[in-house]
Amino acid sequence: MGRRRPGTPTLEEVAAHARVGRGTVSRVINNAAGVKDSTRRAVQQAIEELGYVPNLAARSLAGRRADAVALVMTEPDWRQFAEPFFSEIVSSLGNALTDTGMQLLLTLVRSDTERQRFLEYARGGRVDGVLLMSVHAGDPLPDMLADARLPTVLLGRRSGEEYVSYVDADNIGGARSAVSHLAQRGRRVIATITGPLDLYAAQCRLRGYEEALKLAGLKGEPTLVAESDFTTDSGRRAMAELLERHPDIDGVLAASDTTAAGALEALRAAGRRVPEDVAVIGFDDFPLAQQTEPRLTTVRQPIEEIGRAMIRLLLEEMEEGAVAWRHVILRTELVVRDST
Amino acid sequence: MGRRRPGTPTLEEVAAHARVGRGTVSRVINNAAGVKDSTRRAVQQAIEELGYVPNLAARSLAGRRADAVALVMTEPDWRQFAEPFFSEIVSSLGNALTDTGMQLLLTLVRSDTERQRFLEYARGGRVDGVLLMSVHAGDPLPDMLADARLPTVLLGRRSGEEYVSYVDADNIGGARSAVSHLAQRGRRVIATITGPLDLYAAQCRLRGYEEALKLAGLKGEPTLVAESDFTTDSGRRAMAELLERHPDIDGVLAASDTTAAGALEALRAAGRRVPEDVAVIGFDDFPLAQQTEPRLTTVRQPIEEIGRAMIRLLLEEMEEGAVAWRHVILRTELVVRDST
DNA sequence: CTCACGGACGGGAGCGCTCCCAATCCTTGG
DNA sequence: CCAAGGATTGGGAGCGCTCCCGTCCGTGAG
Repeated sequence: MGRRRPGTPTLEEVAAHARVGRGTVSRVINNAAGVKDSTRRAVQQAIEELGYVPNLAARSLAGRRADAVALVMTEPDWRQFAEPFFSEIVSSLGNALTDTGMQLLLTLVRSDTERQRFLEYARGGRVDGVLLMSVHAGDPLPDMLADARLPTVLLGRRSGEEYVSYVDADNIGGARSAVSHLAQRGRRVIATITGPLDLYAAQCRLRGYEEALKLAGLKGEPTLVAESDFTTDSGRRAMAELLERHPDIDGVLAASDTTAAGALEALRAAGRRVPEDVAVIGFDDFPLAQQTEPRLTTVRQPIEEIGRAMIRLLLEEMEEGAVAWRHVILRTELVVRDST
Repeated sequence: MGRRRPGTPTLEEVAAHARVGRGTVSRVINNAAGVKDSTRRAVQQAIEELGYVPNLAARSLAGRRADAVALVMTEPDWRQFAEPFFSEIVSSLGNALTDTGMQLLLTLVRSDTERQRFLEYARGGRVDGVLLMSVHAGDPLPDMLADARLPTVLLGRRSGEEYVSYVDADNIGGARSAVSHLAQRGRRVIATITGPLDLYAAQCRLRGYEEALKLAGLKGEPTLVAESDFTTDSGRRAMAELLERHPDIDGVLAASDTTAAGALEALRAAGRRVPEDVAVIGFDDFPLAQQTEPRLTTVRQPIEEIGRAMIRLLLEEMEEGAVAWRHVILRTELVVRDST
C-alpha cells in the first residue's frame, strides 16, 4: 500500500532557505531559548514561506516520545458511551490536556483483535500514556499495559485490591451520605437501584447504602435492591419492579442521575408524588439532574477534578517511568434539590 | 519532559539473536514472502524470547505511513455524541477497518486550539487519512484537510456543492417515500419534525417531505414544520407544539427515531392513539425503533454500508494520493412497522 | 591590545525501521 | 560434474528530527 503524502519540506530545507543551521530551526520550532530575535524571525518567515510542518514520526523517533495519550473504552463501557458521564469526562480530560500540547486519542477496544492491535499501537510508542475508562472486574488490559510499563491511569478501580494507578470518587461515602439524608428526613423504607454490579463503583455505592441503613437502624432487604445498567429505561423498569415488591417505599437511591430520571418517570406513572410520597436521590450531578421535574437531589462527582487528577497522575508516571502506583480518591458531595 | 520508555529491543538485536540479517527480520515481521520456513521460525522465536515490539515511529518514518486513521468530531457533533447514530457509525467503521490493520482514532475538536492541534497532528503524518462526522454548514476543517492534501471522507455533506469526498444517504428520497406512504394510507394533515437545519441532511429530509406533499397534492404549511436537535426531549417538545398549532394532525415524519420516540410520548400524553389517530414515521432505523410502543415505521439508513463505503473511499484516496473526490449516496429504505 | 568567557549557532551522530540491490546458496537440467 | 537461474539473505542508504558538543564571535576585564 502506498500511503505516502507529497513532499513536505523538511527541517533541512527550511534551514537552507533561512540560511541558518538545522539546529537553529529546531530551536525555533520548539521555541527553546538561545536564539537571537532577528534569527528567530528569519526562521519563522522561512517556515511560513515554505509551509513547513514538522514530521511527527521523525520527532517521535528522535525524541522518544509521542506527545499523545490514549483514552481507551473497552466493550462494556461502550454501552455507556451514550451516557453523559462519558462525554463529561472526555471534556474534562481534554481541558486538562490543553496546555500540555498532547493529543487525546479515544480508542475503542471491542474484541481481542482490537485489544491486540491497541497494545501494539501503545507498546509501539505511539502514545506516551493510557487512560482507561471505568474498567470492569475481569478486564486484563490494565495489567497488560502495566506489564509493558506504559504509564496508565484508570478511572475507577476493578476492586479494592487495585495496583495500577487510578482516580476514583468516594462512592461509599457518597451513597452513605445520601441514604443518611433520606433517613434524617424520616424515610423508613429506602430502596436502591444499583448500577451493573460487575463495576466496583456500583458495588461501592451499594455498600454505602447498606452501611447507612444499618447506621440509621433500618432493615435492609435484598428485595429493596434492583440492578440497572445506568440507562433511563432500566431505571424506569427497576423502579416499577421495586414498587411492585414494596408498595410502601418512601425513599430511593439511584445509581446515577440517568437511572433516577427513569425512576421518576416510573413513580409518576404509578401516581406517586416526589418528594411527598417518595424521595429520590440520584448520583453524579449531571446537568440532567437540574432538568428533571422535580429537580434531583444527587451526589455530586467532581468530574472536572477527576479529569485533572487523571492527567496529573499520568504526567507524573511519564516523568518518572511508571515506578510507582498512585491512587486518588475524590470526595463526593450531596447536592440537595427538590426531590427529597 | 522525559517520556522515554525503557529500552525495548530493536530489530537489529533480534537479528543478532536469531543470527540473521536485519532485512530478514523485517520480512518476517511484515510477513513478506521469500523467507525460508526454518528461518522464519527461528526469527519468530527470537522475537518471542526478546519480547520484541516494533517501534512504530521508526516504521512510520521509514515507511512513510502511519497505519492509522482519525475520526474527527467537531463541536456541534459533540452534542450528538450521546445519540445512537454515533456509536453505530463508530462500530461500523471499526468493523470496516479490522482487516486493514489500521487503528481508528477518535478525536474531539471543540475549539480553535484543538482544531489547530489536530491539524498539526494530521499534517505531521500521524494518520493516513481523516474521517469527519456529520459536518455542519460552516465547518472549515474539511477544506483545511483538503488543502493539506490529506485523504478525507465526510459523513454527509455541507451542501449540494461539496467537493471533498463524502458518503451520504439519500435523505430526500427517504423522506419522500415516507411521506408518500403516509399519504397513501390516507393521511391528509402531515407534519414534520426536522433535525437542526444547519445540517444539510436535515434540510434534505425537509425537502423530501415537501416534495412528497406536493406530489400527493397536499398543502404544505410552515406551521406544520418544527425543528428539533435530534434528542428525544426536543422531539417531545416539537410534537406538543405541532399539536397545539394543528390539533387535526394525522401524520408525522420525524427527523430521527430518537425524535420520533419523543413525538410518541407527546402524542400519548395528548391522548392520541398511534397509528389510529396519528401515524408516525421515524428516520434511521436504530434498534430503538423496535422498542417503542408501537414499534416504529422508519426510514432505514444502511449504517454498516455507510461505514464500509467511507473506509473504501478513504483507502482509494490514500492509494492514489487524493487527486479526485468521490461521492457515494446510499439508498434508504422504508421499513413499515406498527406506527403507520 | 590581549585574553577569558558566555551567548549563538552549525552540524555530526544517532533514533529504529523499510527499501532495495548485490551477494550467496540451492536447485535443476544438460 | 558444471553452469544457469531462481530463491534467500545481508546490509547500505536513507527517512527527518533531536541532542549535544565544538566553534565562532562579541564583550569586558586586565
